[in-house]
Amino acid sequence: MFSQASEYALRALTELARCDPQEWVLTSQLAKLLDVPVHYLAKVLQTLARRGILESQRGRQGGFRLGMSPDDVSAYDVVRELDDIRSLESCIMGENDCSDDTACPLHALWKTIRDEFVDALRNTTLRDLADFQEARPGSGRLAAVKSKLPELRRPGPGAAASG
Amino acid sequence: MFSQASEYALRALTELARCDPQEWVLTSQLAKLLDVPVHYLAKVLQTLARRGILESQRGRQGGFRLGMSPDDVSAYDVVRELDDIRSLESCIMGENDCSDDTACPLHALWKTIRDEFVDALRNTTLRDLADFQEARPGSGRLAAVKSKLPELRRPGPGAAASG
DNA sequence: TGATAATAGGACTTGTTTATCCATTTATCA
DNA sequence: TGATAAATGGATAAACAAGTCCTATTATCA
Repeated sequence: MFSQASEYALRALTELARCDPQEWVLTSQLAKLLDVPVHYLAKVLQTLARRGILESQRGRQGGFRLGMSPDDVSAYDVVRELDDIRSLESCIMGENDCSDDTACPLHALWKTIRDEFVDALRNTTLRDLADFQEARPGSGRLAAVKSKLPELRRPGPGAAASG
Repeated sequence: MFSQASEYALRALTELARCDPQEWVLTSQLAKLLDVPVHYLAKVLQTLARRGILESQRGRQGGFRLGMSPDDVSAYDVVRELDDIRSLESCIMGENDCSDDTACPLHALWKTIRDEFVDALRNTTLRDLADFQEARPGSGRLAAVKSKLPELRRPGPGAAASG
């Protein structure tokens, strides 16, 4: 249904919506948690950062975090940035002149389904996705990934303990 | 939504369901009517012929015609031959372990929409598509294409008039 | 100030879909 | 029997998505 890019984006943003909104999260941590190609995920995150859905910080202590409130970003907003979502609007039989007026044989059916789908995506926020994931048994967490990657763990400012 | 191949197939089969089931129709006639690439359409039709949805006849007076009753072929049957329709069954967020038991945040939504869509495709026959198209104002007909392509027009056996 | 760790961005590879072209096979017609 | 018209099948190209790799840029830390 969605492109790989959109799938990765939805999953990454869901995880970012689950953790401290101030915290910078590494691409490598997200890739590890989601089990997706790290370089490709990086491209996706960069695109989302250009669009304002994410903020990015270069250099040491850098990473990505949400650029907007998870209540203000819908699943539709995410997919729209990465997929040509207007293709959902076009004729499912590929006709050139298919509209409500001159409908192809599948137009009414497709319009019903598609509108239902798009409405649901518009009404589902990153907060919704994060809350669902939070309540899901056995769902991994970024914190767990970090504790399993000691070479990536960094003491926060003021934390002097070093094991 | 569907691949180009499926779109071409649905449209071509709809037209074939509108005309004499005994008549052999040329790829070039269908391509002209649908305004699609003739060679690519030919590949699609050949695939459908291998699957039994179409019959084909080589040589002069050859062409394609339905291999089954238009009442017995659903839109789902057509798309299944050309697209990997199982991708509709897989997780919309791309998760590996997403099922009714361990559902991703969009699972319930997607399952509802997808089932509704697939059921509708299963319950829509080529006859339905053809009937709709038949009642549609301004929908082209294969007969019209043939009369506009005199070089393709062939007298039927016993038809001697050539005026 | 230099080393390090991170994002940013471009070039490249790989695989699939879409599309084109050509030669082959097959059936009909004169 | 030969010419013609059609599907068949293979090779190839173009466009796109997915993924990899390398370098540049930027921020932090010692």
